[in-house]
Parts: sequence; structure tokens; C-alpha cells
Amino acid sequence: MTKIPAPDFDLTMTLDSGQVFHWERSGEGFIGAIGDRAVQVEQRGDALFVDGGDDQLVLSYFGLDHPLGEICASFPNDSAMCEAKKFCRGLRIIRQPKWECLATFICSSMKQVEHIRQISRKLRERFGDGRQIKDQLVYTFPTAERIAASSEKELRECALGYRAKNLLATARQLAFDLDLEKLSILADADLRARLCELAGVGAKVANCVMLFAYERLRAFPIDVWIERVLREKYFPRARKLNAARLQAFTEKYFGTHGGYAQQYLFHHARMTKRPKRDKVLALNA
DNA sequence: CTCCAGGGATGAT
DNA sequence: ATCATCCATGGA
Repeated sequence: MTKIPAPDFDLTMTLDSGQVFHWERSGEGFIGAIGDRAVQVEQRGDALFVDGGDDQLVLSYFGLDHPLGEICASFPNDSAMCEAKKFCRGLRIIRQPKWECLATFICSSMKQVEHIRQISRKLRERFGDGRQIKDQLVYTFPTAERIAASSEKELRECALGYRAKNLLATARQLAFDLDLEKLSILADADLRARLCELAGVGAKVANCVMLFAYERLRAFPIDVWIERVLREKYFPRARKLNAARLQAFTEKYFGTHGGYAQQYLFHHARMTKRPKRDKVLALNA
């Protein structure tokens, strides 16, 4: 077990903020896969205690090198943003493996976070590789080649529905004639355009992949939650707000770390606007 | 039962 | 160029 300094970091909130969908609680910490490795990680105060992954990999994955103070200081100074910033202290953007992130968000279309977790688990258990970590079994995310070698029927059996065709088509693209790593050199607009050429990838999924896998901290994914926040907090009583106008506003208004701002607004909205089920049950008990 | 979910592709205006 | 509709699935 190694110890990694992790100031200004909240592991639980970061893993519960709808960026990654496969980590599971294990005792006081979590177990999951970082790329090809099974990892157990636990936070105690300002440090992470890690089994199974090398320090550099874990540090990079959890974005511990991001200058969080600087990033938060760059947020616009409005009330919605300040509330979210206070609520999300220690939330960081994770650096995910590119294909894993792309595939997961292709599967995220019209799905709630819990459903995405189920899909991720089924894909891993069926097509991934098992790894042992401290008496527990963790599955890696299947490679694009492995998914490309499967059938739409098999993918549908993982509860993908209409997303199966898209995932299969994109996996085949990557297995044969596209290297996601080589897109890293592209500027934001070109990278987004190339990602949007893939089946099942539109502006929203492309922005998620740019933010969570390509370190494009400016990318601002707009989903139903964020759209609600934008309409309520930034455009009360404005009609004629199409997706393009909203996107144009966010890019200018939230600036260089817009992706971080977006994640804070998203997580804050999701945790507060919807009453947590178990809290309601606790009140009724 | 009805409604909705980290949307995208397609065809109609 | 914008808008409406359909697409599967599962949980509340």
C-alpha cells in the first residue's frame, strides 16, 4: 500500500459525480480499474492510500495535478456558480482512458447515472478481463477490438438497447482505422468535429470525452440537468434558446475552465434538486 | 401506469 | 437552418 498526498480532494464526491461509472465501495474506500489495473483506493484526510496502482498513474487519473485553487478562482462570480463551488469543494475532473470514456458515454444516451453503471458493469463482466485485488474481483473495460468482435445481439444483452448499434460501429472504426491517441494533437474544434463523426457521438458526448479523457478543461457538455440550470439561473424567462445559443453562451461566459464549472453545476444540481431516495426513506421510517 | 433519463440521427418544415 | 419524432431500457 502506498500513500499519495491529495490536498483539496474529495474522493467520494469525485467518484459520485457522474464522470466514471464503475467504482464500487469497499470498506472505507473504493475498488475499481484504472485502465488495465485493479486498484483499491481510500482517502484519509489529505492523503490517498492505494493498493494495486503505481503512484503516478493514480495521481494522474484523479487529476491531483490540476491547480484546483486557480481553477475555482477563474469561475465567474455569480450566485449559482458560487453555491456550486462551495458545495463541490474537492471535486476534480478525472483523466479517463479515451476509449473507455468514449464507449461509456455512447452508452449514456437517455440513461440515468445508475443505468450507466449497470451497463458499464455488464460490458466489463462479459467482455473485460478479471483482475484480483485483495480478495475481490474487478473487471477491466473491454478493448475496442473486443467489442468490435462481438455482435449487436450480444451488446443488446447488456441492456444497451438502440445504443448497441452505435457502440459496435464506433468500436469497429477504432479497431480498424482510427487511433484516438493521435487526435490529441488537434485543437478543440477539430477534435470535437472528428469525435462527432463517430456513430452515437454528438456535441454532448464529444464534449464529455474531451473533458474527461482529452484534458480539454474548457469543454462544456450540456445535458438535461445543465440545460435546466442554465435556463433557470442564467436565462430566466427567455424563449428561443436553442442548443447552439446555449453552447455559445457557455463557451464565452465560463471560459478556460468551463468544463470544471460545468461539472460543479451539474453535481450540485443533481445532489440538491432531486431528494435523495434513502433520505426520504429515513424520514418516513 | 406514466414519466424521465449526462442524446443522436433522421426526416419534415 | 431549426424543429419534431423515434429510438430501448429500467427505475421512480
